[in-house]
Amino acid sequence: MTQIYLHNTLKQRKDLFVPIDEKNVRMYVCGPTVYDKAHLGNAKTPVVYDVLYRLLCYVYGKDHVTYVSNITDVDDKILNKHKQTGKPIQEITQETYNWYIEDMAKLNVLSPNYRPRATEYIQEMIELVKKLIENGHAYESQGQVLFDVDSMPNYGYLSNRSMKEMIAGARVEVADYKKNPADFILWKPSEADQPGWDSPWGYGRPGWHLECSAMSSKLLGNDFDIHGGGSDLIFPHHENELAQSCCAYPGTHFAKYWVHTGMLMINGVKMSKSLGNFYTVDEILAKNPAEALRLLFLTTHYHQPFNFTFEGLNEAKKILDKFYNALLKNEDIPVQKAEPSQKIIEALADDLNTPLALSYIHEDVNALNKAETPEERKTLKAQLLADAYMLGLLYNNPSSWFKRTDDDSSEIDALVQKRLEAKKNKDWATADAIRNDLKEKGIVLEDGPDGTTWKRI
RNA sequence: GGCCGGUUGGCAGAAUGGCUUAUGCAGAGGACUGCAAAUCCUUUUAUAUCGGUUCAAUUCCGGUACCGGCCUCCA
Repeated sequence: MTQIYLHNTLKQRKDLFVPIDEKNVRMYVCGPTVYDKAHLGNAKTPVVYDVLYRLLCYVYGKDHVTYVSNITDVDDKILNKHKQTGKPIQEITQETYNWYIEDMAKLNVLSPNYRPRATEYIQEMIELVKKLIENGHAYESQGQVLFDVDSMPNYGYLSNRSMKEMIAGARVEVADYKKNPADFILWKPSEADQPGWDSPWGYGRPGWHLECSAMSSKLLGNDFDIHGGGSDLIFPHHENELAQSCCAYPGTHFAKYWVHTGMLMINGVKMSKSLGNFYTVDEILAKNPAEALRLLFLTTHYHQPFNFTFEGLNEAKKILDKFYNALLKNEDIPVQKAEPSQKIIEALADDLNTPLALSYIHEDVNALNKAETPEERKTLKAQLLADAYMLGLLYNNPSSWFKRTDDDSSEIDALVQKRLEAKKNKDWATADAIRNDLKEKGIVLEDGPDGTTWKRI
């Protein structure tokens, strides 16, 4: 069986992945808060875990992997959106959820086994808080329930920070209802016009971290294999999830492997609305193929910061043009089932080395382009597609890759026909004029042994 | 201030204690083509800096500089 290595934040190094139960490999990845359209960073993380999910399915079998990615649909950001727009909360969350699912589909992200919503697990969260109070890890103060960090001697071990440092940071919210400034909210009261649920502590709503503890426990158990998310979540979100879960269920360890993806930057700086370099997935995909964005995400190792540039996106598109050219030339060859090559698997098993894996896809494409016999083509095409599947690439139809839905084929075909006439008469001036006119419209003509074909580049 | 990560050719981006250090884009030359495009062949260019360990370091260790992230909501 393939040995998978993953960078484990708990150990701050690469770690051999040994599932708790290889018949039931379990992964939980923090999903979006549904208050606004997904931005590029929101898309990069699920693409990365999609590759990991594909790898786990390959190694352990699809039926032996459970992948959970949550939807946060109760949060103050949603509340703020409601205040700003006047739109009902339900509408905001549902609409944003739908956009997110559309984006994920375009990026060829496989559906997780579960996409639980926080609001569907309120009872579980209340139970969790009760347990924490019972176990002496939480206390009520001025209508809120807080986690008592002093009750957990090793609090801070995931993010590798000590209480001293956190207080020295002096940016921790100091509030008189907290015993320790680092204590965080488990449950807080809601106004009558705010979303809330009845609880032993009155009408209120959960703190941010609670849902992941409750949902992962319910869907995956108290101990599971992989917990993922962006590296910005390590503290405080994941640290606090870990604290809640371990303290609520003594003797359990929560996630065994913590995997974090590097942040996305735009032209070398952090993406932020105030800097004006903020891009939603939606607006990028309006003008660029989703597959190019997906490929671009995979050109950098997931653990590194990822620098988004439009040059990079164009380069990704050109690479796909090359890949689809090879497939287009072999469109008549029937698709054969094949296993992914060992080197692709090895690259991915080594802490998801997608850049190295991509270099093997290039090798596959080069080999296919050089293939001479139909048998060779058949084998190499199958190999390419099987390898690309592991990265979730080459899922488009090769001929539609080079066309646009609004292209008027008959008009272009007529021009091609006209040019063929000119060529027959050796009227090169007319022939070239037609070629150049089309080129200006982004259409490239290719003269081959079987006639002329056109592509949109 | 604390904690983390990074610095590889014109650009993107892997890998590695020694051997010809990937892969892609761009550039150069060639084949093919009426000309192109696509494809194929050939090819130029790199390991921030200073020390240490070592027979040997881009790779290991330490210092310095610079960049980024987190410490507050964030994928």
